[in-house]
Amino acid sequence: MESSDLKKAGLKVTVPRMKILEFLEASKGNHQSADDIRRALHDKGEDIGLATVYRVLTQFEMAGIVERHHFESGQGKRAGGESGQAVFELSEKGHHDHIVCVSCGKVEEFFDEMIETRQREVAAAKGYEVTDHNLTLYGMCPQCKKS
Amino acid sequence: MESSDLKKAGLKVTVPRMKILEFLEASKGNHQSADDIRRALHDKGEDIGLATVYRVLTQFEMAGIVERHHFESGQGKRAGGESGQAVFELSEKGHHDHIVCVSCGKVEEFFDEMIETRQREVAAAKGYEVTDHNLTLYGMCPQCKKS
DNA sequence: TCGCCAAATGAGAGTGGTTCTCAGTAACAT
DNA sequence: ATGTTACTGAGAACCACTCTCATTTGGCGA
Repeated sequence: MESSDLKKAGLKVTVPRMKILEFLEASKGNHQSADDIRRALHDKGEDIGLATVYRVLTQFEMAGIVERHHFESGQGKRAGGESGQAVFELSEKGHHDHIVCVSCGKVEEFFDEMIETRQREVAAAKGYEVTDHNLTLYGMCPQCKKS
Repeated sequence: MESSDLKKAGLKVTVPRMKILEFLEASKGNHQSADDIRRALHDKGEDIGLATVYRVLTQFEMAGIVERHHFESGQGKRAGGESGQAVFELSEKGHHDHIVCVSCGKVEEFFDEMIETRQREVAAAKGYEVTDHNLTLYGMCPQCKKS
């Protein structure tokens, strides 16, 4: 993931875009909100406007460079409606789904071919062709179960 | 779904709550946003504050009477981030997942035991116990495919 | 290498959905 | 009937996000 990827996407290689990309790269495995990114870069001396962060993330999403997810609020997921903020991750590792701990908010990834296949079958049975899907499991992670 | 269900949930039986319940009952099969509900009741001569609609829906959700969903904006689900408004449905028909048409926004429901089981297995393999999940498929419905 | 200029940025205002506040109102036990 | 308490409605507040617009910057052509 480098400047050539930006050019390929028809985007100018600018400082904000590179910094965001670098940060996402460095925090691989952890999903980051727009403000997480802005704050982290600010702490490194890079002051990038929040509007820019959002703009750039949307462009990256359209270019297939990042993925956006809306998890139900980390702590507790039970009623209250807050859809919270979107989080982003570099989308290089191919498709995967997520499992979120309802207690500590930790997010892990998984991929299961059987589920993927079955989804297409279920949709086909109704005459649909799946273009995308969103599967998120919520539960207690091993650490939180112990305490 | 009647007044006794409200009492059971520890909620007073009030006019707004009954009207909302009745409307949800009448529109079974179609997911409704808070404002859809307010507007529909207004057109029937029942002026219920939007704040009340939200409050009541959240209470119903906590009582297990309704379910809340956040589908990606009906038209076109591709990048742009708008998570849109939440929609609600009576949750009597037991658990089910959704398939949303990316073209016309129609929502259908489905349930597949194989997927449900597999989800629990995948989670268990990571040491999690699933308490909840969200599975939404996006695709073209048969009607939209034709045109 | 120098400028040009479309594209990108940042600050702040605006937006849309949802929740909060609070004074007035209504349900239900007594 | 009446008191207590929960509920309601209007509007303000809130939050995540997008838009606007004046200023800056990347990168191509001379």
